[in-house]
Amino acid sequence: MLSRDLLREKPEAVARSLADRGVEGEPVVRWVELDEARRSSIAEVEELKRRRNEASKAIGAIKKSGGDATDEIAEVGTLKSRIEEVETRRAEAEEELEALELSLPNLAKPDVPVGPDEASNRLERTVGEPRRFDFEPEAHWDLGPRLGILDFERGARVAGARFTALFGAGARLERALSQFMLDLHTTEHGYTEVLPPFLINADALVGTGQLPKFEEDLFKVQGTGYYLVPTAEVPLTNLHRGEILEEDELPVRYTAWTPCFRSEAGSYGKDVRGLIRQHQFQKVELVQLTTPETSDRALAELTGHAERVLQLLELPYRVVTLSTGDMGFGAARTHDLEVWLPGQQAYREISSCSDCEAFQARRANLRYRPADGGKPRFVHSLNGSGLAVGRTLVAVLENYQEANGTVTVPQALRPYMGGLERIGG
RNA sequence: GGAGGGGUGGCUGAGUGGUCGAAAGCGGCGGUCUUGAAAACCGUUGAGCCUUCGGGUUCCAUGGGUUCGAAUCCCAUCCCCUCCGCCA
Repeated sequence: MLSRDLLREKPEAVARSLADRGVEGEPVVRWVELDEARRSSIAEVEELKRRRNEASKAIGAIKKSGGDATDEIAEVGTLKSRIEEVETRRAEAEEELEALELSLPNLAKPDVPVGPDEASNRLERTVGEPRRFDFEPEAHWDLGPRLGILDFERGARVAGARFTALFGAGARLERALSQFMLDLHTTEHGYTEVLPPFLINADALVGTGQLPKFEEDLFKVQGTGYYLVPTAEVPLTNLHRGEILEEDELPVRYTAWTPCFRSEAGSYGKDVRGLIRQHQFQKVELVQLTTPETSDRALAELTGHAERVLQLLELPYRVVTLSTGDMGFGAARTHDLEVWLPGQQAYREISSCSDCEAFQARRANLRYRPADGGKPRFVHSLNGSGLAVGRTLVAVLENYQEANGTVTVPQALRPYMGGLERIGG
């Protein structure tokens, strides 16, 4: 949700900023109309309520002294019907206003590149050199099945398209990566490990912005109000929903390993081969709650925490800042990490790190009390993948493959693989 | 699944129809005392919304209802706890 104060004070600026994000029409104009309708009906209904409360008090006093309050009771009756009438108008304006507010994306920070899609993303830095192969590197969808560690056909048999089964060293590698990432973030980056529910309710999804707009991207459990978690960002960010934290509790830093479930509606024909785009994948997520003053720095740090994983695995990658047209709904600034995949001769997204400022905090009513004891303020929330485990597994397989068809286990992972140095062969 | 109990402010916990946004304690903040701190004592301390900035209004799990008037009575829903059954 955007700040109401900002919408009232600078509606034109908000409209321009939303246009950068591809929001069509005149939602801000409509917002201003609804806000005015809402406020005038509130003023009216509150004045009527004031008179009603006064009359009720008078009735109490009259009855206490044994008098006759017939006239006053009649007056309250009249006021009540008028209150009901105006209250209906207020509720209608409020409902449309809230629906509108929940549908508007966050505004991009001023330095975010403006553009319609990923072509406008800004390259920040490239880290590590893609390795030169003296043979034709295989894509993981060939390499994995050949080594018997990835099985797309059997995954499809028990579930369907976009599901995969991992066997032996493949399953172990997935687990090793997860453990490695969690250990890194908890012991070196100051995150508290959380194991959150994998089924979550609609309120949580509204809090982080997946609902009400992106319901079709989610799996919903039939006959219940639950959804399969699409990213640990949702449960982690919502853990403190509705709370007022103390400033000295900030920053809150949580990391969690969870499976992530996505319907991938609308991505027909995209990344149909391999592990890149699955209905279920595992991810280690990083979430921070900070003061407004520190979220910029926190995003840089959080991005660095995710990068550290790639550095320790010695995988080449680059960092891009997403353009206004490519950013997610709730983000004010997003850095994507893209890892080099030799099998595809391309950099592919492996982490997305975002500062949502107060956008999610407003939705989730997530505040903190300043140390000086002042009024509660909304926190800033940040999240990032640290990293998508399945895609990291792909990157390891493709970057560490050898001419003899085997895969070298990266040094950093060997303690988690029982000392295994090589997969296959 | 069956039976029962309960959801009140940052926390504990009173309050069963009117002046209750709500006792008391703890915690927080300010002060007295002290070289300093602790203790003690005094004062203060919820959040949202509207505002002509005087004030008004709403909130005691959530949503309805009864009543001139609801934290308090009724209904539904959600959540938590205890016991029984089942179960990893």
